[in-house]
Amino acid sequence: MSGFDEDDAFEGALSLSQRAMGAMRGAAGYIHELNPAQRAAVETLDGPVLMLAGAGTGKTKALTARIAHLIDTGRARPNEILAVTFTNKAAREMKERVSRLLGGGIDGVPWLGTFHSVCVKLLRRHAELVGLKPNFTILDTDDQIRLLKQLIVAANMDEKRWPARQLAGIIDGWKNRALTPDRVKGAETAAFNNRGSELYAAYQERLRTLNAVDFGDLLLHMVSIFQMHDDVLKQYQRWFKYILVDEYQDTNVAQYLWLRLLAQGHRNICCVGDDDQSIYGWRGAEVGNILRFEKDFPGAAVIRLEQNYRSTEHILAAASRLIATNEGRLGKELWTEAKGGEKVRLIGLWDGEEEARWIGEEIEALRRGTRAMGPVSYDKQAILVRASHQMRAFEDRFLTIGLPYRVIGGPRFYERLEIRDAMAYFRLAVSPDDDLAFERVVNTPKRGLGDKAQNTIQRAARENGLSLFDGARLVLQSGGLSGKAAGQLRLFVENIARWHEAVRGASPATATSPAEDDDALIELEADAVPPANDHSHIRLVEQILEDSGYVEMWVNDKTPEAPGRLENLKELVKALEQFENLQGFLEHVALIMDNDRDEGDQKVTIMTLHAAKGLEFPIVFLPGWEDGLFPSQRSMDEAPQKGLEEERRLAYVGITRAEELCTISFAGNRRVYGQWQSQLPSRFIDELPAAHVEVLPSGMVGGGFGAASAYGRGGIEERASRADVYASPGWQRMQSRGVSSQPQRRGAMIIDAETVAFEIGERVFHKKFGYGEVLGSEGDKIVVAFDKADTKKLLASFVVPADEADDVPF
DNA sequence: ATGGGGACAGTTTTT
DNA sequence: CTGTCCCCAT
Repeated sequence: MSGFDEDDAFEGALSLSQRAMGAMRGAAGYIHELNPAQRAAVETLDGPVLMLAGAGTGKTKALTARIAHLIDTGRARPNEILAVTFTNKAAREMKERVSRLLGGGIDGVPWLGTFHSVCVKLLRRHAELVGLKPNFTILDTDDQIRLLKQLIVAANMDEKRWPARQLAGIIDGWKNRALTPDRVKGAETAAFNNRGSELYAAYQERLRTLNAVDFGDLLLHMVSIFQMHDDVLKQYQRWFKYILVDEYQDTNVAQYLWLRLLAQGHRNICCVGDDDQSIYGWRGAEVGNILRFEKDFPGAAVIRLEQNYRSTEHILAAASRLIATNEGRLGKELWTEAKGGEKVRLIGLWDGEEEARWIGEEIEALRRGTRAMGPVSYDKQAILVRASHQMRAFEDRFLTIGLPYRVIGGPRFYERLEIRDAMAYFRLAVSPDDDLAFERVVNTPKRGLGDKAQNTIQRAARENGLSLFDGARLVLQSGGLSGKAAGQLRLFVENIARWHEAVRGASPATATSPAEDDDALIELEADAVPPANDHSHIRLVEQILEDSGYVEMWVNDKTPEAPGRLENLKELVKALEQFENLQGFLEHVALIMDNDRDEGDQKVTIMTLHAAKGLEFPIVFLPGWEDGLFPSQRSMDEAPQKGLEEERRLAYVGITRAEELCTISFAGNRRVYGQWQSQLPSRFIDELPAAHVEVLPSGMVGGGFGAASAYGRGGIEERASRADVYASPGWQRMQSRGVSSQPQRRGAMIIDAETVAFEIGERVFHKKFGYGEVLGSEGDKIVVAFDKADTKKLLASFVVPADEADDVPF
């Protein structure tokens, strides 16, 4: 069962008092709060519009004002407006803001939700057109992989050599591109040992029998329906007078097709996005969609939102200069009225631990208020990393020094083992025939129903065309199991039957009733008002968790996670209070998946750059700017040009999260999979404008200044930067050690390399690798053959002459 | 049926 | 150096 927000009702957002206020305020008060570009984006109502909205330019403000304006001017009734987002969070925010603007009193509710939630709603009405029943269940990745594994085994393939995970990736890729099994053509049929498309077809068939879909299917099925049933398509084309799309740069082919089909009616489609913030190419997003917009929708108005209200001029200049290196941009430059502020800071540290230590100290210093901006609390500071494994060094360090932090990311609430188990029990209570749920918990907690017993049940079910639940009953009747196992199974089956009765008793025949009349699109309203809540389902759920022995299992578990899991189960039950019945809850799991729970706590945020998109913090730290880590080696290997550009956009996203102060850092050494590796500073560092960057002295042993001083660029900027570098303590230290300065070329950029004057054959010492011999040099790097490690290329500033090894204090 | 140990891989993540 | 998955011994 998936956990996303199927319900995107606009419920309860509008009250009558708000309505009165709205009337008094006058129809379009909010319009006057917009800048000229935003205003154009709001008032250009007819035809296709592309709103190119840079980071921090008030995109949501414009988008929500546009919706309000459409309604206020009577261009469309609320429910004739379709607005799609990618995340529930974005959808929620838009709903809140639109209702605030309108102040209530509107007739109906816009279709505002994620691509997936809107598609669920539509697909439930037309499920039979793709061979499904309207009450289909939505599987998440876990279920998906378990199914695929079964199919791979059934196809006599070695599931080790051909992992289900990989097949899932391939199939997702196809679905992202709106390819049904019969449309997978050419070289792609060779995927997965030549069996890819065959397994894909089998998988789709299996989903159909289970009356289930995966996430990709939600869009894929809707696209298929629109393509094959013109009458259905025409209805929606007529119905949705205005379409709005958020984060258009993140759409994949299926979403693009879906939108294009729907927009062909009134042609009033407004797409909002930023090609410079397209960072999800690896999961099917096509930057091409936004780049091609004007071709796809001829006569489109393109409106650029470039005035930034978030960051200082230095931060914007750094971000702008960096992203300018990318080719194939629509072009856009952020500017701000705000002047002054601190430059982007750059520092090189010895290794990952040192980096964590330094950042920890900076955070404390900022909190104490040593800078001009005054004290900055923890919750205003964030560390944004490229890969989640980087978080560990910070967690370790912060735990030691007692610095409060919070990690965003990690497994979501609904993805946790105990929540999924509990959900499987609830699913069985609602529909005992849910085979995937049955399979999941038949032996959780351990009931002595292992492979053997489960195979017996499987066989009985398959041979008689029954669900596992009915198969189990059959096995019990025919005495196909030994005494102990039979007893346990009987208990399990009887429990399910009893829970099911209770569910049916509690909510008589109110099972999801999506089958409305397709011809009456007037009925195309958002969701109905829920009936009164008698909380009987809460007791039932508690009963289920008790009867099944599931709670007991965790109570008896002595592992350190157990208490947390029990805590989560309690939270799950608590979340149920907001729903009138179990079915409703199962459809709404997503509401509790928000993991920004303890927001408001005074904690430093640690998260990935991807997770940070759309957020902002006064203070931002960007650690790990090292080639191979960021930009990540893998992206560059997979698609050198494309991959590097996406990484650069990620860097752009990172810098533009900062309001006041942005600090970039890199380490010269890093432990990768237990091996010490020497790191080179990220090439992105060379792409920053020196005039807007302050190079901090690192205080590293041996200067350790690396590319921090090997940094700058041509023209006036260059001189300014070099002067800073010369004056810095790190530089002076190196001078005294016999370091020479020679500008070097790297690509098109001039680098003020401080080429360390080591000679070929000279003995040197490195903190992690020990002694070695210099084989050659290349710009600011040297090649060293270490006695006790491999030959490595590293920054000259990370080694010292062998006879100075004693001076290195560690 | 179950848990311990060996083999193995190892970005980014929403729905 | 982790964490995960699977196999095999109990």
